[in-house]
Amino acid sequence: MPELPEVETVARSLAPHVKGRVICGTQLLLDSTLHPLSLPLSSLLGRTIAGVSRRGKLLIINLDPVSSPELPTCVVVHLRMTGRLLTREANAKKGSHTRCILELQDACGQTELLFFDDTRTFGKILVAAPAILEQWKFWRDLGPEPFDLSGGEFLLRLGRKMAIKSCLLDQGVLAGVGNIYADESLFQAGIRPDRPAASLTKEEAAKLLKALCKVLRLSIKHCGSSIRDYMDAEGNVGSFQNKFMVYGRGGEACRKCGATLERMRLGGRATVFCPHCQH
DNA sequence: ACGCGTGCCTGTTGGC
DNA sequence: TGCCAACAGGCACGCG
Repeated sequence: MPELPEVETVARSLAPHVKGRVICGTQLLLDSTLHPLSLPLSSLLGRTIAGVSRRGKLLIINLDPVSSPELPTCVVVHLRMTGRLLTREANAKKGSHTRCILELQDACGQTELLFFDDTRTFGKILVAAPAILEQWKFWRDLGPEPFDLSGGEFLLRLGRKMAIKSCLLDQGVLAGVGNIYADESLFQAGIRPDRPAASLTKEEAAKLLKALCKVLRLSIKHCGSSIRDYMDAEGNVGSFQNKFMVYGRGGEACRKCGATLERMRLGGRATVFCPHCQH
């Protein structure tokens, strides 16, 4: 389940493989993979990749600038649950879950492939120009990056009746947090996931934001969490799953106090917390 | 406007 | 052992 640290890891591992390359071929193997607002994949032909960045859980392949505002400026990829971006040799065969392929040529004429594989087909690719991004509600409403957020602004954004965990998962509140890092950051901050968001004091909100940023940075350092499907653009897995304090550990002993970790469903999501450490 | 429930999708898991 | 329901979960959507 790629969240902010996993997408950041994919972006970093992908950049050296695609930067400066020209898109010389495209294949769409599953129509629904292309976002409804997307320009056709063929509009990428001949365009050079400037670099790779990230916004929340979105991976962004940036293109070299051109004069016409109608032409795409970037390719936005949402991996959702099982999406993968993988660099492959020119003669690599597509797999049964390959949904899209970009053929990339370097200055020497050498070709490399970029595969978008996605078992459960929830992932999306959006070939976008600025006007298209403005039309895209999800993009417009996307909250700030956790690392750019001040304590005051965070507290303001938590002024809701909903559970604090549901609030953290809301991409309009802040961008990039999914089920893993919501549970982990709430544990680190000692806050129960079912507390109404608006019930957090200024001090608790500050503690939670600090814990969240710390957990996200630590996970990036460990190249993300690989539960089942996640790997980076070179096929490497992350190791942060070995550091989980609560996620996926319901019924097991708390690593801090030894109490039995509790499971609950919150907004339809599996949630694990320590009834002793979190209040 | 907000908050909640449901559908999407397929591979894996666990209970009977 | 084999079958099948439950589960994984981010987001769009519809409802109250």
